[in-house]
Amino acid sequence: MTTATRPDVRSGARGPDKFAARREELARATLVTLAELGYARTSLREIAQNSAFSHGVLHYYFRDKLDLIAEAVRIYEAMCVTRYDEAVATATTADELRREFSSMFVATLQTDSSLHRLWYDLRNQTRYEASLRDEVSEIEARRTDMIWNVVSRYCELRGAPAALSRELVYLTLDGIFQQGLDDLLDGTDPEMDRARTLLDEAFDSI
Amino acid sequence: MTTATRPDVRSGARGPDKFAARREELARATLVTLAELGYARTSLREIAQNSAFSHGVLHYYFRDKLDLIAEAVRIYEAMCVTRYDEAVATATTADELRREFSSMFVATLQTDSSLHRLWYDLRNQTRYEASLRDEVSEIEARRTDMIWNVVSRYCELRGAPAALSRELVYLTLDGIFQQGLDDLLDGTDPEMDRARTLLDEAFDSI
DNA sequence: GATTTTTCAGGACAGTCGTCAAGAGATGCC
DNA sequence: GGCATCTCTTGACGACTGTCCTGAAAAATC
Repeated sequence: MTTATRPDVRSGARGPDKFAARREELARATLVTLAELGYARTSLREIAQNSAFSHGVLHYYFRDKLDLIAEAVRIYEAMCVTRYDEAVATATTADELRREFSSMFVATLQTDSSLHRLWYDLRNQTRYEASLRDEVSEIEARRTDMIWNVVSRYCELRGAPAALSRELVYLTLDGIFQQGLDDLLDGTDPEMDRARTLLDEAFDSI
Repeated sequence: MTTATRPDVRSGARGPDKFAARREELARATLVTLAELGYARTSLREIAQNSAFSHGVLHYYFRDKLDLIAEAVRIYEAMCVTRYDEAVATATTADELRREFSSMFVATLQTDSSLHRLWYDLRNQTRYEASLRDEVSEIEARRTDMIWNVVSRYCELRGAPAALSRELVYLTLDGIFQQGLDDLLDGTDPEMDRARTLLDEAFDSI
């Protein structure tokens, strides 16, 4: 559905998916540009400059701009939702899980802040345009799962059931995440002390 | 600082502030347009169409587009932060305050959803551009105060201190607000049942 | 090696944007 | 009435956008 009209379906010789590979390459360049500039300021020419090609080629591999961006969002989705799985699997005590989660929480905020900024930008975008609504709410559902995995395992290790619902937990941690991102972006609190404190408080109340 | 270069300072004849009045009129038209279209899609010509004037006049009253938008944001700020004051003042029991707050919470979400959408859009905007950062964080501080006023009064009436910090309370309620807005905008849950449930849960955990 | 097909570059297009300038009305003052 | 100032409209400008088209380069096929 979302692929550009492939020049020839049989694809003849080797590499049935050279086409698909280049599509992904361009979608990755798109994701980089989106993270840097945000949705509204990302143009096709700018995307092309973050790739090895010229702007005209984008319409050879993608139907239109939205098709391209949707593909980039799919790549983002695949990247972003398995972050804490290992910590959940390996931690043996509640405190250990909590400490590991917190430090990864802060670390990804610092390392991939542009990407997380993009996430909130995209979610904001869907409030004005329905185009990416499905992709975005799919990602939100996965994020909720991801957080709940951590928290429910934390409660299991602790031996006490969670005091808060799955949705409220996600909402709260996401709020801390968002505010931590803001503190980072405007230079306040580059060490994320506030986010750490809030995170501790949130865990205590769970 | 932010006013356009006034044609004549002494202003000669009557009405020392006909100029200021028209500025506000245009800023209000800007706010309407922003709420409708969002920051990225709001153009000067569109703003002018939501007013009684043509697009050229905007540069007569405002230095540039940003000056105009900043003025609109100031109007928004003045509107948006006294919403629950009356409920705080008149409520005599904790349950009454809680009920009043919840119903106002839901009501403003339904009535002014475009305006609240704009707020999140603006906050998102400051993650890419520093221009409105001061105005936005001023508003965020006021929102935090507004929420804390309610919650601390609620705890006072209840006779027990708050279990959560001022910041975490704001973060959580704002998250519920945001998710309620999303439910409203994409047609899920137009009655805000989910938001009501989350709000109850949040109050219980305070 | 010749021919066909795939891949890519670059320019042209129609549209939109913020900004500015020239001038027409409107309004006040003498 | 005549003049000066304020207010507003209109049109133009350069820059930028997504899309499309033409043709060249590259690759695959025979």
